[in-house]
Amino acid sequence: MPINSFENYPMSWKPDLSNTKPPIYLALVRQLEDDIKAGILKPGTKLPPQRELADYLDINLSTVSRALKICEQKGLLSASVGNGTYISSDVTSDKIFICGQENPPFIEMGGLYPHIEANRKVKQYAERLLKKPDALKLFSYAESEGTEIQRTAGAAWFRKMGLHTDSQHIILAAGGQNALTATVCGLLKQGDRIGTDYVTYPGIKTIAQMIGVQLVAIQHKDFEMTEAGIYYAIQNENIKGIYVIPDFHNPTSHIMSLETRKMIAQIAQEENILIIEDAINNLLEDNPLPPIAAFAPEQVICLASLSKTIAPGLRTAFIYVPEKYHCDLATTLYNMNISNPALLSTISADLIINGIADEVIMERKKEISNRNLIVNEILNGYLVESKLTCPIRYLLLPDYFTGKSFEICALQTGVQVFGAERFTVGNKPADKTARISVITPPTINDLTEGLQRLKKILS
Amino acid sequence: MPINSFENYPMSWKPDLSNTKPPIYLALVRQLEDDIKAGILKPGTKLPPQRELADYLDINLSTVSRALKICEQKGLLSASVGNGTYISSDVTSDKIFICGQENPPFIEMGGLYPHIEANRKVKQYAERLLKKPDALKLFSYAESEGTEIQRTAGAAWFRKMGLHTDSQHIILAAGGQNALTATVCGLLKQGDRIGTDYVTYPGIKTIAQMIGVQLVAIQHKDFEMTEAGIYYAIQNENIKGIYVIPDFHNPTSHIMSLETRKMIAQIAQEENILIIEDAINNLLEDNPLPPIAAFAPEQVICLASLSKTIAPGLRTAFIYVPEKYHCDLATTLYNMNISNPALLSTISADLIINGIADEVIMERKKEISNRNLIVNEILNGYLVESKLTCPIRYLLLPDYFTGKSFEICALQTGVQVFGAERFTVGNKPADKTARISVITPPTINDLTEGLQRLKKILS
DNA sequence: AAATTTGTCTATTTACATTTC
DNA sequence: GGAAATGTAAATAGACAAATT
Repeated sequence: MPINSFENYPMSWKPDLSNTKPPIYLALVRQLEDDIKAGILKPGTKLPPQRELADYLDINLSTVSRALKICEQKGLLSASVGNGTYISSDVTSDKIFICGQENPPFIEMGGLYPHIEANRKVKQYAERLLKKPDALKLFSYAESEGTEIQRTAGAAWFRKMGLHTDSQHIILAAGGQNALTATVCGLLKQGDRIGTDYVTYPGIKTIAQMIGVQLVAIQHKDFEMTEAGIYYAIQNENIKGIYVIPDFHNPTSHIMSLETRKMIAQIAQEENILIIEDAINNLLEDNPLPPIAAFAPEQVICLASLSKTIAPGLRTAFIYVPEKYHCDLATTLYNMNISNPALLSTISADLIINGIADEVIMERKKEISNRNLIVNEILNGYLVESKLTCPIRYLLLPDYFTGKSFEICALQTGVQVFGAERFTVGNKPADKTARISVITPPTINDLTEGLQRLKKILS
Repeated sequence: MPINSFENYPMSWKPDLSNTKPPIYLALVRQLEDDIKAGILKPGTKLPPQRELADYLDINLSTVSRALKICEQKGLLSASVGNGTYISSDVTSDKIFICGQENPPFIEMGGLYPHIEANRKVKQYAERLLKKPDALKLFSYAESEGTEIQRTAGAAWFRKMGLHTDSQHIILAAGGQNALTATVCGLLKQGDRIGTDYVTYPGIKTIAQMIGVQLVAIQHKDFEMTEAGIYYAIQNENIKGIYVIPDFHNPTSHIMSLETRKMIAQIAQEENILIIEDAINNLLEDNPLPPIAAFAPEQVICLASLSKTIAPGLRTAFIYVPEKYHCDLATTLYNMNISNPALLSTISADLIINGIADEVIMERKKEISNRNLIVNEILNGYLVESKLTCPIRYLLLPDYFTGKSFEICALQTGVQVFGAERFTVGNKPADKTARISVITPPTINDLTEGLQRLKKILS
């Protein structure tokens, strides 16, 4: 029994281990999970210091520490020395975004599903390709990293973005998320930490959680990571790398400045840390800035998916990978996929080589621009400013909304949007913001209707 | 300093930590890795007891234990109570099989790449499909788990195998390896153990290693796991599941008996362990036995890839998944792939529904049978017996060969085969055997030539 | 600026269970 | 069948370093 009675202390969490079976540390983990599920522990709650918990439970400090470490790896909390332990701010938000559901019972402006009409040229090329004499091999195994021709097309794709490289540095993957998963699984291990923006693409969160990698929110200013923040995370949080989305950041729609790109490249080189650069939206910009990889080609893994620019159904992503990471990444992709679909890789590469890809991008940009004009008109005053070709927009909500409450409210009126809670990293309370997809509603009418419903809630 | 001098003791490993920097446990891990790489520690070597090492190094037992545990998770060794610690038997063998290399400089009989001519009907159907009015959506995102129609086709596929189920229990994946990776990543965690045959599909080894799952070789008799062996592994090795390949086992070509299938099903139910059943070859058999899943539908995840039966380029696998594992598996697949390629999933499902799949299987079986007649004739006396439709054959080598030495020797004469070392699990010395692929040589001539070269080495 | 708070990490102690002899 | 050998696992101790006050 503890010597002091804690009954009158104001402890934010009083786990009860009396009816649990050993080992103690696992019982404590279970208790924490249950209390989060039961709503007893809320996002952002500061837990008592580990020593205090140990004292209260009459167990050793290290036992508490061990339990909390496991919870941290599960993404339930984040802890830092001197500062304390806090429940993660996204523990109560959904992490799966149903994909491509047909005929949803609402106007979908949550998930990002590009406009179907722009697939036409891709389809037409597929038909031509199948008529070629050696088409049979399109249904056999493909080379695991992609053929020389496909990797050369990938290099050309990166060249459009401003990254000059060659086929040796390119690997194909089955889509952007597949590429990201392979990168994280192949180059990081359980317990490693990587820095991210304080709101970021949820896909990186689910992957990190899956393999026990911690995400650390890096200090930011005006939607960009600060130099001091990055140095801090390197020195004090021991991060192995940084995940960034420089172009049309998800969810904020921000485009990272050239200075910050160079700054991150510089630090990456000096400190030898890995940059995972998600350049999925780069070519949707009119005059895209070069990716960070262009300034630190030895440190940056740069991911370029064709899903948002050409067609999602191609399931093709090109990965720019520096020599030193090549083997690990290729091995991991081999383990996950064996190979990419030859048919789709071939279509993707050919479209780039024969110039059709450029035409498709042009069409997509045109369509998105038209839509953004409408968005700007209807939601004027609630939007984070953005270029016209940005596929998402970021809403700044009135004070009395949280992202989550707005999301619920919007769904009541038949519009799906995603509140900031889905994107948060770490334990700071989420911003009062929400992301809307400009590209997803099938028709302009659907888009307009959706926007007007949102407007009604807002004003 | 240790009190006793060990200089005269016959210790099989004398790590030297004098020039290493702390932490001790990591230094010891590094030393072991280096000594394996340098050839100082050979596969199968028994290390000194942990207590002896601790004494010799003058460190605590737990420190040694911690270091060796890490090495075990890396797949470098395996340890068991009372028995000791042994270097894994496959530490020096290659784990990546280059895939679909064009024009290899040898006759490829290592990797399994199905015959290209049988892709014709698949290609023809793809052309028809693209002409349909709603073909544009084949290039958009697909539903993550597959559409209702696709999952129904999956259920029909399993029905052919003798497993009666419905679309609710089916999930699509991007090929067999993708399905296996998702299963292991989604349902197991670092440190978990699963049982396998003492030689098995190398894909499970690389995945297990990637996420730190241990493989435990289960006692066998006549190419099948024994009941006692499974119980032993459950009770003493604490395995969470078993990975099996009942049909045309890889690499032994063995077909598991009906009794053993039922026995495994029974144990799985009684002991509540997970069975991962790789049914990739089931429909290549003439009268296939039902999969284990048919006898324990709540315990078995059954994987059915179309790669070997229809066409590898479809990158389609169907997963039969019991209710209780459905959510975890679906989430993991979503994390890895977002969705499967709509075009390929649709082709796969349609081929099954319209019966073309059956025709393709028939063609493939015919081709394999023709080839096996030739194999039987040329390598008579060195083969493990097998049904004529088996895509691989297992060679029993003369005593003076190891699998690895035969592999090297074969490559010298221009034939790639895979020695048993690539398939071994655990620390027992590998059998003197090798696997050859019947299906890979592009023409009958290539096959004959390859077989004759092997024959020459053997006799 | 120094003292205190707080989480992290390695190594150690101790108990235990199985296998081998 | 009992004793010795051997690996496993939880809990604890202690030193450390960063952050806060």
